Amino acid sequence: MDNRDRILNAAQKVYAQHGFRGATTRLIAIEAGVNEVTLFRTFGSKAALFEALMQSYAARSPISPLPDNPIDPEREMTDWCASVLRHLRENRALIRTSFGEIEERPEAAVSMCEGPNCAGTILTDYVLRLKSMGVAAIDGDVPTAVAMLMSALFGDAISRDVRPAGFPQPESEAPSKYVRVFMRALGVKPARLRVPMSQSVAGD
Amino acid sequence: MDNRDRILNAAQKVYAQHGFRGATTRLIAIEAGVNEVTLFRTFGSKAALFEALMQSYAARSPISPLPDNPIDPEREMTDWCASVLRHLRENRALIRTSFGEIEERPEAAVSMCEGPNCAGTILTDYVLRLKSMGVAAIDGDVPTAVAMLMSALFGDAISRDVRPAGFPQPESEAPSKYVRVFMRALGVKPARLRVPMSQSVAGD
DNA sequence: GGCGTAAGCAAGTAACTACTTGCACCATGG
DNA sequence: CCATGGTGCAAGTAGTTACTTGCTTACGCC
Repeated sequence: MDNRDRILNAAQKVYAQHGFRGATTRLIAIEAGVNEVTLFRTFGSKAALFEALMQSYAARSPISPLPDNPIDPEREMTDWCASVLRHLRENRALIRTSFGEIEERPEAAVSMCEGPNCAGTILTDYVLRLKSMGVAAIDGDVPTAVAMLMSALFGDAISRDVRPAGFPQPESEAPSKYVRVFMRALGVKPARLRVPMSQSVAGD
Repeated sequence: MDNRDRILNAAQKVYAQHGFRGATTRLIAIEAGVNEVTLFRTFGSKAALFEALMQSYAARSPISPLPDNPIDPEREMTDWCASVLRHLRENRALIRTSFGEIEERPEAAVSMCEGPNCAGTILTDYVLRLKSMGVAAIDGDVPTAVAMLMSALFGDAISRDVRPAGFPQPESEAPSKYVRVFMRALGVKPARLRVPMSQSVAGD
């Protein structure tokens, strides 16, 4: 890893902890293990460094897909939610910090939002696919339910550690519980389809 | 309004926009219309000013109640959600900023969370009352559904302006849609009870 | 060996920040 | 009438920040 990447990584870490103003070039340089002058020689200015940071972040944010051919909606959505939640949790300091500075520097938060926005679309498309492909019957308010599920993941990721009382489920069980409530709200019922038998067919 | 209150109001406004580091004593004094020295004479230091701020905020955060004797669950919850959402929206800059600085100054965010925490309890109690008083049948996962509804309100308040794509409903209709999804998830069905034919019940 | 390039180091600059000091002003009230 | 307390104003202090400059060192390449 060259100096440029080392500085970018350090900047992300320091920024997530201290915000833009608190992320001094000195702190970043120390965290990166390079001389402060190298930072300026590489990026020109602190502002330019953060522009590069946002670009590099947007480029490497992984968004998990949902299967094109749904088979087991509950399991597929639970796995997907767990993966999205994990990603949000890992980046929660960064997300919170960038959201906190929306008023002064909106670009950072907008970069952070590309992922969740995309995830919302993926989930909506998946649910509509469930319906159109006859995998499940659905008759609820899809856009609202999707918005609520995404907000649940987002809220869980960024406020569970601050406000544990609001999240009674343990972290590990949260995705499956959210998905079950979500499916119930949409009236998801397996249509005529062979359900994999290993998972006891639990007709509720 | 005396100088003390004027400074506190100014500090809240400037802090919400610029964060702790960005809320310089100079900016606050200008916003309050007082001399910077007055600020130090009144509070002693910037840190002490912000301590006072947090206390005064916690003291004056209004939390709407839900009726002790539920009559029309959907309407009561919709009104309540609308009021909670309005409050969160009005304070969204403050909430976002304090959340953004959790890593450095957790107290601020904790103060902000008292309201939502309390609101979650109020809603949970209300739903349990619906059930125990026989106003409605309920058979879903109450804690999870409540967490999701609260996250929906929270997420709507703080990310709608940054990420409009995630909130397809117009602001005015959001509370009623959230509540409808919420009720559906809980399987809320009016129990044997005279349901008001028109809205002219004039109960409250 | 010579040479260009990337990096470190020490020092400095101008702007800003929290906070202080000293003094003048002014309304109140005994 | 004068003391007192709250306020404004001008100036200053010490620390920090982004950014610069000048010099030195080390490494790869011809």
